[in-house]
Amino acid sequence: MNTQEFAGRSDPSGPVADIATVLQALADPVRLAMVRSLAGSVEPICCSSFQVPVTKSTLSHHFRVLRGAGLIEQRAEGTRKLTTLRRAEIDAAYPGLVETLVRAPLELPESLELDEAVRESELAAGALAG
Amino acid sequence: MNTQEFAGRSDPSGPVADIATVLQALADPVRLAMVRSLAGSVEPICCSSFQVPVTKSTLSHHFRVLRGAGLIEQRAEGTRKLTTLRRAEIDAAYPGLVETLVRAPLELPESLELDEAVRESELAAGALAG
DNA sequence: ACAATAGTTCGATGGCTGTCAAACAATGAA
DNA sequence: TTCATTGTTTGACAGCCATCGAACTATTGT
Repeated sequence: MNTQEFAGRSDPSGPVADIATVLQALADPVRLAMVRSLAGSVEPICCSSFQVPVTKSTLSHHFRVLRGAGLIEQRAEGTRKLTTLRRAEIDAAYPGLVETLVRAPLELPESLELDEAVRESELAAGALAG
Repeated sequence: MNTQEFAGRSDPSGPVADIATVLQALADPVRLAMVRSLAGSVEPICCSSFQVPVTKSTLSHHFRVLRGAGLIEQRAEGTRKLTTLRRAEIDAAYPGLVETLVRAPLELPESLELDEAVRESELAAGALAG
């Protein structure tokens, strides 16, 4: 469970990790916000569209952790890298988990706000769910 | 989210904490095993019956974190302290979460098995005694 | 009263990890 | 080619936190 050194896997096509690894990946506020944002939009999200208050290197680190837990997939498109939540695989491994994360009211610790598009999609998802 | 210093609350009668705090509380392998064990038995569990490979002070620390997240309740009975999972409250706040934790197959990092640890220690004790 | 049991609290500590800046790699545009 | 954009990697660092031992409190039993 070392997120600093190469955490197990770089290929995201494998299975979702064990529950302990998944929980640890979700335990960070920034990563939780990223996952919630990914779950809110069906379209893959570009890396730089995450409006989290961290540098790109830190963001890359968080992506690696999420990838290592088998929670996301990334596909290069030009210089960009589109990220998608592996919703089907996660739901198959841990039914209802993503749903719980999305539905949970979340107070952001450090104005961990996302951009307006993401917020709108979250609102849309909430409207659909509600 | 500081688990070292006094983490918010000592009274466990309040609501379950926000999802970020809950996830961080569950992210530790020892605490996850404790919660899974608590979820497995309807009866409250005595503190010393957790066969996790940590000292009692560390165990006390983990109980405080779980209490701070609103996941457990503790009630003194003589010198003992019985611990119960706040299953109803957790289910109300995050439906299906405990179910996910219980159902998830868990590989233990350091033979962190509860019932098996008991069996193994008994076997070891028997082997030593016999 | 005395000892034993059950937990808590307090310091200290080592390892983990989230964070950043800088350097690097890859791709697309001028 | 040259520059701009995007993201990764590396090294360093600070803070958090799981862990322990020791001292302490509280309750029960002898």
